[in-house]
This record gives sequence, C-alpha cells and structure tokens, in this order.
Amino acid sequence: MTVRTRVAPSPTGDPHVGTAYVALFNYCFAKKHGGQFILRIEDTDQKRSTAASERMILDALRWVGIEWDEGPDVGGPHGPYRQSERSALYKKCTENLIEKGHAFHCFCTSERLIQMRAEQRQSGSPVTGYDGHCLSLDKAEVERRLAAGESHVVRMVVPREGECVFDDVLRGEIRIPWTQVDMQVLMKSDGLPTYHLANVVDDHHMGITHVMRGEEWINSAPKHQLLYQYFGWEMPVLCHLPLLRNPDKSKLSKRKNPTSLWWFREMGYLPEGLLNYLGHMAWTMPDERDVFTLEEMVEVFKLEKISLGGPVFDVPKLNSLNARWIRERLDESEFIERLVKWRLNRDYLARLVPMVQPRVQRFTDLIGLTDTLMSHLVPIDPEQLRGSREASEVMRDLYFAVQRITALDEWTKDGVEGIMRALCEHSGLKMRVFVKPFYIAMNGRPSGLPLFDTMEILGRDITRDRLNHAIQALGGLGKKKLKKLDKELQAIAASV
RNA sequence: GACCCGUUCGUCUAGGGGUCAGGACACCGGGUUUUCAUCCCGGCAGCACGGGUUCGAAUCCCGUACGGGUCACCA
Repeated sequence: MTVRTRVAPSPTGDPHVGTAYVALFNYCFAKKHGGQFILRIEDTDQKRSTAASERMILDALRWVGIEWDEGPDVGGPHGPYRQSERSALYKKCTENLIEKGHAFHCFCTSERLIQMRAEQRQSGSPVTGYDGHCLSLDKAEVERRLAAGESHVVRMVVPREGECVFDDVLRGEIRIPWTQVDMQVLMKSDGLPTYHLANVVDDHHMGITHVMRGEEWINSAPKHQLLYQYFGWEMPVLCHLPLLRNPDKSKLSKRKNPTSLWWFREMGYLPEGLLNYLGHMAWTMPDERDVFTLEEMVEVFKLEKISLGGPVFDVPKLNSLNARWIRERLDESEFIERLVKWRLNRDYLARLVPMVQPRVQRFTDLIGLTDTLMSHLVPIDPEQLRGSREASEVMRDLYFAVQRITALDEWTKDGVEGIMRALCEHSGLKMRVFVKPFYIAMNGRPSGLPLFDTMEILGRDITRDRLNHAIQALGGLGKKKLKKLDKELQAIAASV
C-alpha cells in the first residue's frame, strides 16, 4: 500500500501559516515513505470560499517550497480536487446512508435549533446538540415534506450511549462518549456537504492512508470514524498535530501574530527559512541541527518523533534562523537573485515609476522617497500623528481602517480607497484632514507617495502592522475601548 | 459548563527508569574585527504540584493544578 497524505485548505481568506505547517508534515511523511502528497480544496462553504483565496493558497504553498502530486491545478487520477466539483458523489453517498438508515432528513428551522441550544445551556444540561426531533418522522411525512420542497438538511444518526474508541498515532487510544457527539449535519440545505461528510468521502475515494491534521479535529474524529463504518470503508490512520500558538498560548491568530504567508514573503523572509522554522515546531532533527532543508527533513522524518506540546510561534527565533539561511546558505549571487526576486526587479519598479518619476529631481532623491516601501515599521512621532485632533479620534479612525482592511476581499487600491472614503464620510471630516494621520502612520511623515498606492504595494499585512503601530504610538486602545469601537463600526456597516 | 488533548530553561526542544538534565533562540559578560554585524568563548535559566510503583524516577501509574481545543446548515 502506498502512503498517501493530503492537505485540505479551505479557500476563505489569506493563505495561513498553519496550512503550510500541516502541509509540511503531511508532505514529509508521504515522501519519506515514497508516497504521494495531495492538495485538495475544501470549498463547500459557498458563502466564504473565493477563487482568489484558492489561487493565493496554491501560490503561497508553492512559494514556501511545497509541491503536490495531485491537486486542482495539476490534476491527477482521483480528481476533481475541488469539493465544489464533486457534488454528485456526495449526493450519492448521502442517499446511500439514508437508505441504510444511517442518516435522516431534518426539517428543523435554525430558529428552533438556536432556541433548543439556548434551553440546553440554560438548564445546565451537560449534553448539548441536536435533540433528534426529526429522527422520529415517519417515512410518509418525510416524503410529503420533501415533495413540497421544504427546506431541509441531512443529519447522521449517532448512537446515544456507549463511547467511541479510536486511535491517534501520537496519543494512543482516545475515548469519547457518544453523548458528546452531535447528530452532525452532513448535507446542508444548499445541497452541499459539510466538512465531515466531504472529508470522509474524499479521503476514501482519493486513497488517503494517513490523515495528519490540527488537534482541533480530535473531537470530531468519532463522527468520521462512524461515517467510515456506515460506508463500510477502512479509516485512514489518524494523527493530530499540536496547534501553533500565540505567545499567550492561545491558538495562533491573526490578531496576535503574523499568520498570512504573504506577510512573510513581503517581509523578506526566505521561503526556506520559514519552512525550516516550521520544521522546528513540534519536530527536531535526529542530530538536533538547526538549519535544514525540506529534503533533509524528509530523509529522516519519523511521525512518532512529533512532540505534543503546543509550540509558540516565536518570531525572533524565526528571524535568527532566516538570518542563518541568508548568510550561510546563500552565496553572493544567490543573495542578489533573492533580492531581485523580492523587490529589486523591473516589475516592482514599474509599479513605482508612475509615482516616483514626477517626484524626483535627481536619482539620488529616489531612496529617500521610497524608503518606506522597503521597510517594515516606520518611526512615528506621536505629536505629529495626532496633529490638532484628539488622540482618541485618530486612534478610532486608524482602528476602523484596520478592521475594514482586514475584512476586504481582494487587496486592491480601489478597495482600500473605497474603505477610506466611506470612513472619511462617517467621520464628517474633509478628506485631506482625515487622511493626514494615515500618511504619518504609513510614511512616518505627513507627505510622501500617494497613500492608497502605498498601501496596495506594501500589502495588507504590512499596512495593518503600520496602522496598529501608529495606534500604539498614541497610547493604544484598551479592551473596553475596542469593544465600544467594534460596536460603533458595526453600526456604520448597518447604516450603509 | 461538559467533553477531549496537553505540561522539561522566558521560547523551540533532546532525553522514554541510573545523564553534572543536552542543544538552539532571546538575554548578560568576554574575545576577534577601524565601527557595526558576523564569528569564538563564557554565564543566567527548566523537569507544574502531590501521591504511588521501584534499590533508583524528568522518564511508568493515579490524582490535582494550570494551559489549550471542541461543543454550527465554518472548516
């Protein structure tokens, strides 16, 4: 049996460093055993999935140096590799489960479900989850309501007693009482499967032998095991990886840490350095060497050597490792090539020329004009940032911008400008007054290259870093203030 | 709250019954270098706690504490 592993990102936003981390381990394991590594796109959430995000995830994984044998862009014998294109299969499988009595139609409204959960919580019931309401519907009624076109989902039948026992490579046997397992929706009312169904169906049909995924999935493993049983399929070996953490030990999040792979690229990390660092999370080379390549890791990879404590993502350590890559693993010509690839290339310069050419008198003016485009944070004078306005007001504007920018679908100049104009209007200020602090936040000085272009070029992550840095320079926002501002921002969103 | 998972220097980790508990980042001190960085040398600092098992526990078992995760028609 050849080993086959996969990474299955959901295309809902920026490519996440956690995706690269999980991909790395899956890749190493597959390659170590001469198997295949597959990339599958889990885009069953129609509301949140975007093609742009999918493209970014593919690009970003390639950027860090991970290649897949099968995937939506390279094809393969088990395609399609995008779940939105496999609906017929899920439908067939769902019908099969219903026939065998392992799944049932549920007509409950979301209002009823919300109320049910509220009551369960209030009564202090240790068991929460679907109450089995539609499980007792007789066949005739189900037929009638289906024929009437009533909105419905399909749920899986779950035992109400006993416990589920399954194995995790790293943790051994795990037992979870069935009462803790909800009668999970398998097919949503839009006819698309949920993760749980699609994941099991696809892993089986794609011949996945080992599933390495985040620890956050442990509690849904019983559902998956049950589905394999219902279908009569063999379950892949399960291995739950410890979650990457923020410095405060919580699950790695955008708020507290850089998480977008683009941030690392824009910041000028070498992909090898980043991947090497991710290889230090939960893993150590047998000889404890610090600098190693993907190939070297593959060569000696042992699943059982993964350590279980949730590793804190430590940027200073990443920096030091990246520095070693820069000075030890790159010769001078490679160094030049990387720099060229990063910023010192024609394509990048071409984006600057329209802004720069009208503003330089001599070429010696160039660096002074564009220095902020080559750096991370810029020094800020709080007095200047505040200007003649109230610090709290300025912080509010900056914070609103951070929030809106984070939520922006596609990072474009027009998108940024739209946000800024809307916020300006809400503030009641003239545009020139409104944008002034933003110039300081972005450039460190009140004048400079056009703001929206600067933001577009620097990218979402560094833009956000600078705005946040500016907020800090004014003293920062406490929890209470943040809460209040979030409310206000929601009100604006509602009124527009 | 219920359930599940975890716990070795501040951080990443090695170590799986007998080790002076090892390395790396960060930090501190010293040396090389016209500065700085690099490089070299040195230092600080850890087995969460309590019970067992054992001649002997960081290591095995049980509790406690703490941390995290999950409890959706999101993945």
